Amino acid sequence: MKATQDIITRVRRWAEDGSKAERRLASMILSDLAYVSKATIADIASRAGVSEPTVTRFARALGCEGIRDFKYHLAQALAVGGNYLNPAPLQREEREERVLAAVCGGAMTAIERLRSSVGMETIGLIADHISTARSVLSYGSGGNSSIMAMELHNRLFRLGLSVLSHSDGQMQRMTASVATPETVVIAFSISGYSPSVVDSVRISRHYGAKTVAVTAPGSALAREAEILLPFSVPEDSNLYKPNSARYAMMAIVDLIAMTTAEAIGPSVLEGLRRIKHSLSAVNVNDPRLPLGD
Amino acid sequence: MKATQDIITRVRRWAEDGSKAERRLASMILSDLAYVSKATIADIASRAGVSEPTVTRFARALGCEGIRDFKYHLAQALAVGGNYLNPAPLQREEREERVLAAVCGGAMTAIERLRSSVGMETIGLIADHISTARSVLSYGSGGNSSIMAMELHNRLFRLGLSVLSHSDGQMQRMTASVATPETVVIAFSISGYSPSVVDSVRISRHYGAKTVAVTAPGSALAREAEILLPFSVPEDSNLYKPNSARYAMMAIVDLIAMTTAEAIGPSVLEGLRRIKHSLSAVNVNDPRLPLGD
DNA sequence: GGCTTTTATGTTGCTAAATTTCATAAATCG
DNA sequence: CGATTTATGAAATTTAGCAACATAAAAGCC
Repeated sequence: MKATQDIITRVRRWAEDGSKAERRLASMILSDLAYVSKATIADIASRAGVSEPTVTRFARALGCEGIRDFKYHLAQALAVGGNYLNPAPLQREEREERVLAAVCGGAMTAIERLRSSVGMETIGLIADHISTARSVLSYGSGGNSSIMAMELHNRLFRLGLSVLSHSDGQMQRMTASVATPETVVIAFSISGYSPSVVDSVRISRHYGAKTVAVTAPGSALAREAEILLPFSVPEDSNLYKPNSARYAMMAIVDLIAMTTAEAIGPSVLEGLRRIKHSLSAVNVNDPRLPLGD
Repeated sequence: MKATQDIITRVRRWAEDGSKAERRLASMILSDLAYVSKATIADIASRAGVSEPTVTRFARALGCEGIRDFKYHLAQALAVGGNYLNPAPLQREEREERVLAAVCGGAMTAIERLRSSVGMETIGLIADHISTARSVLSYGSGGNSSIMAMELHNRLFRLGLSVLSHSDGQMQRMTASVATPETVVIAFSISGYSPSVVDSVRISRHYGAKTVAVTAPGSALAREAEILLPFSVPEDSNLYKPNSARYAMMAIVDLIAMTTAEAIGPSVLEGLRRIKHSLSAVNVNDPRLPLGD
């Protein structure tokens, strides 16, 4: 099944565009994905108040072979998507629904757009560099980008890599000055004009480091770095509205980290296991707790 | 289904310890997980050279409810571990596709599930407290939670609020000690047992602060805080798996920030405008650029 | 507005899939 | 070496999913 879009996205689209029965069905599915992924067609149908063939047809319309195939894909989505909240679903006021739609809808759109536009070759290239580097420097400044730089740090050091992240401009410049050809520098900036980050990339490149920028194409930072992962934020003038670009950027970090993990190979598992082990001494002694809290 | 181990491991064990037919079946399953996860019981049985009831019994012996449940778990394992479980290493392109699907699909699903199950009353309550507080303290420790604490800080201070975030345990305890009834403390912890965070919540509550925890229900932190936004990460023994919980947590932060902004009202715009203004001197002078890079 | 055509949805009955029951073969044990 | 347990399969039963057909609603059209 060559899916251009994520299952959830497709269901969501039907929840808005579909016909009456389809909308009922789609929103019922979205409201309890876990249930649907295990229930029988009859249960699903009755719970959504539609007939069984409608359910089958719906699954087909989504590009699946039938209800079984649909549930298969749903199960896979859930495996990664996880279930983090206890069900507390009661119907909501319109105002709450609006906020939810703005935040979640924005986040989903951002990720979906990233998915369809990100260049995985570039990611692969970056991962190759990282996995063979002696050290990695991760730079960002300003709220969002600095957090992303930390996030990358957080993800990479678990792979046993030597990583540093800095949001302080002086620290960026200082660490960039001692870069070597075996250093990989990764710079995050939404605008692409954060002076310290641009400088640090220039400096480190001067000393032979591999430089990567996740930033707006055409910006100063984009011009300075060797590898560019273009990241542009569509303007939205609503100041209240959260900037959902961060979700896309986090997904980029995830992609880089995961691809790097695969590039390194199974040996990373040992490092992960050790971290997990060390944490279990601090926290309650439960080996299942997530890495790094 | 109480699974202490992941499905694949359990199958492996049966491939060694089981009886003759079970060994045949188990090793056939391991040799082609993808096939088994979609095939019918009849196909599986004939391909392994055993009878259909044997297959059902096998699934039960593994702790599943039946062949359907077994295939469900297999699908989930494949969604995540597909890359290294595959006997034949995948082509580069296909591997990239998988990573992309895992990261983006996981993120989408996590956000969708949050959307359908988050308790907006609690969010509203938290926002009310924040919007009327004199100061807000945001605590987290360990990679993920500390980043979320910072993220909240980053989002709230733009609303003109007095916020601090700390991931350093000593700073957490120190700042908690000077909390007042007009302080709101927000603590992030996935496990709910990060000692400094738990302590700080207890200390600040002792001084009359309003305390909020975004953490696993039932944990030490959950018991300590007045308001609990339950957030639990399901156990999964798969270390390669990208952790999409962060997307859900980030969405929670977004929801809190946005609801708070609405609770405060239009006066926040002035603060936003000023920040934007101050940035435009540093960055390129483009008013459309996102706040804070 | 009333007619036809199209589209959406539901009802019925059939087919295939999974599971239980029961029978038989193999292994284990005294 | 028979008795008893355990492992496995065949047949019957139950259940799930689906296709074909039927009906209702909607959209055109005169």
